[in-house]
Amino acid sequence: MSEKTYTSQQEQLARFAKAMGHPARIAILHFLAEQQCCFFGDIHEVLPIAKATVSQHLKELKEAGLIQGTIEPPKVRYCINRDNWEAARLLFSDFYRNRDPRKECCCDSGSNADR
Amino acid sequence: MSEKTYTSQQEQLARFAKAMGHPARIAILHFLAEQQCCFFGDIHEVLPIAKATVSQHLKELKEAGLIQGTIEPPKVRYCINRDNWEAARLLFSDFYRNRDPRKECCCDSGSNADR
DNA sequence: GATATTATTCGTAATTTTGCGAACAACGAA
DNA sequence: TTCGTTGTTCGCAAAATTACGAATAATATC
Repeated sequence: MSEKTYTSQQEQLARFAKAMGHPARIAILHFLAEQQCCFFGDIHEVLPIAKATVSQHLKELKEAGLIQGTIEPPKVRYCINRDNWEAARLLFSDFYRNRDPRKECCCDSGSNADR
Repeated sequence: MSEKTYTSQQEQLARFAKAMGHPARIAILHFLAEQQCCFFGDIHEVLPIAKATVSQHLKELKEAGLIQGTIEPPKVRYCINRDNWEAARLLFSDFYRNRDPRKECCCDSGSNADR
């Protein structure tokens, strides 16, 4: 409590979320999750951005651990990183897990403001 | 297919994810989800950042729709926006829904590269 | 009215993100 | 070797993000 820092779980969740924080990257992940996997060109073909930009987004997704790429000359095959995908799935589902449902969010019993 | 744009679902998911893309904001959401709701000061007290920065993060979360704030002079009470929280939960759980589990990610049957 | 409390807004700075075209690298084929 | 194909990297610009202290607003209390 006196430390005031973030837990590594929070950091990890934020990292995954940040990687997902752009429509192009969501579209890429979507596409990959459906296709099992595919080549760079297939991904580029589906997106409204230049290939340099696609490459950058792929790099970020790779660094976040959500995807992986293997060179298959002259192409590069990308696919979901299943392990980290599962890890992300767990973190998100845990995060959004339904809390105890005393529905009334706030402003009903004004007694939990004890600092 | 010739349009090459993002679906509104993809945009919405990216918006939620982006809002979650910082440890401080994850921590805020975490805190709010546990407390039902609480005051600005309570949130600030828990985070390792200046109040101006906390305010900024809260603003972003509000703009993403994940939280809401009500003024209760001289304080401001924040809480989760249940509706959008549920919407986000659904989007994320749908996104990470387990796909049909032909485990072998790629590189096994090299025939889906038909562009 | 003056004062204290609470939170937002302003102004600023440093860093990161997003995007593109051009140049480059790596490889197979002619 | 020379080409053509495929992706990545480089260099750059514009915009957004992150962070802070100081100033401000809004309200309750003295």
